[in-house]
Amino acid sequence: MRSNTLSRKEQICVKAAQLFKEKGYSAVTMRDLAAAVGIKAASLYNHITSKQQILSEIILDIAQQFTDGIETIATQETDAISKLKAVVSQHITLTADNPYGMAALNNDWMHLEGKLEYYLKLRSAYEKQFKTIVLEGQELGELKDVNSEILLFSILTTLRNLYLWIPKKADLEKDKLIEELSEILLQGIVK
Amino acid sequence: MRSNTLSRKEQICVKAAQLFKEKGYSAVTMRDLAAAVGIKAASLYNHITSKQQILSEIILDIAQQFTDGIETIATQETDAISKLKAVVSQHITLTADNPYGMAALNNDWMHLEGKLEYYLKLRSAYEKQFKTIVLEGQELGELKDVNSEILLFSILTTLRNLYLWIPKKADLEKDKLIEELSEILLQGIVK
DNA sequence: AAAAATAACTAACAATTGTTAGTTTTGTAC
DNA sequence: GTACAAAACTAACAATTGTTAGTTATTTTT
Repeated sequence: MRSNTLSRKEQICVKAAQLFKEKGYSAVTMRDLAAAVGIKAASLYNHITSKQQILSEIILDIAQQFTDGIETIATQETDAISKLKAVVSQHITLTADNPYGMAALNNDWMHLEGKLEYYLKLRSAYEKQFKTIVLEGQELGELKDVNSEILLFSILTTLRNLYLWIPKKADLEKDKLIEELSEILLQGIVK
Repeated sequence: MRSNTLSRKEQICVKAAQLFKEKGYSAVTMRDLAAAVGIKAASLYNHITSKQQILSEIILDIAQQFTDGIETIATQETDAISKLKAVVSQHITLTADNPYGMAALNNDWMHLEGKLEYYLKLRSAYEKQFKTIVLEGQELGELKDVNSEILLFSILTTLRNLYLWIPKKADLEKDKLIEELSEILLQGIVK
């Protein structure tokens, strides 16, 4: 019995992410977290080294996945529209896997302290790749020549906030969502 | 000299909103806020009654404006597309007026405590009006028959997060932004 | 200029914070 | 069943929290 089951540390991080989503990092105390796990606050420190570390692990793990993922997508040899669909797909997949972590990524990154700089580097790298995909699509005439900053903001914001929406869908049909959301973001909603 | 200038209480609330945006409500201490205003923590209480109250005033003021505004838009006799443009316009206007307050509205509403229930009522009312506009637009064939939940989520999320983007634009041409963002949200980005 | 009101201050409070030290319980290996 | 490690516990710490009381300084009104 290796690990079909989560280690205690992983259990703690998962619960922490859930609590962070509800109230934000700063408002969650170690006693809150301990109670949610079913132990006393001091016992947490048999498994983790600090509250900070929990946050860092939650956020950097996901941020790394996103940055790695878009790197792969960006270097593929397809049109911009296919790449954008792949980005939508990645967001939906990673968010469905870990909606609570996504919440922390979105709302609590400013409390990273020691790891803040590294996080910002990952985020910049991600946004740069995203931007490149869009600009290439515009140059090749696949995408409309609208203000690229606004375009980027609009799509990226929707994708980054999927964590608010996806958990509400109990019976999530992922492939269908990818298609429908891509359609709305790319083709618009006016008939 | 009535009030071209802000009252001390208003100054405090404005500074509070700025700090809340940077670190979130829970991470901002009364001593932080006092220092930002240039006085001691205890002196704040000559002007406000509690930290809670500051948050409530910031959030409920804006929430009320949004709910009132969409009520007006929804009862106008025009097509759905014009109404949606009006909603975009309202979001851009209110966000440009008060980006820090919008941040608190988005991120710190869960700390409202006593006023939470009232806030949730305002938010529900807002979303209901928004939904009605979209559904009517679909019924009349003005809007595509895409999944309305996804459509609502996508547009509303973009609009709600404008506070992250608008302050970066020093020379904001509001009318232009309204046009360009409406175009992207309504017509899509694919040529 | 005196009086009154406003707004700042210092000092302190009780509660809560993340974390540590030291101890006891629990589970596993021999 | 004894030994060892893992993981829980109790108790406490120093720092920080929102807030109050009481006092002094500043501004406004008379």
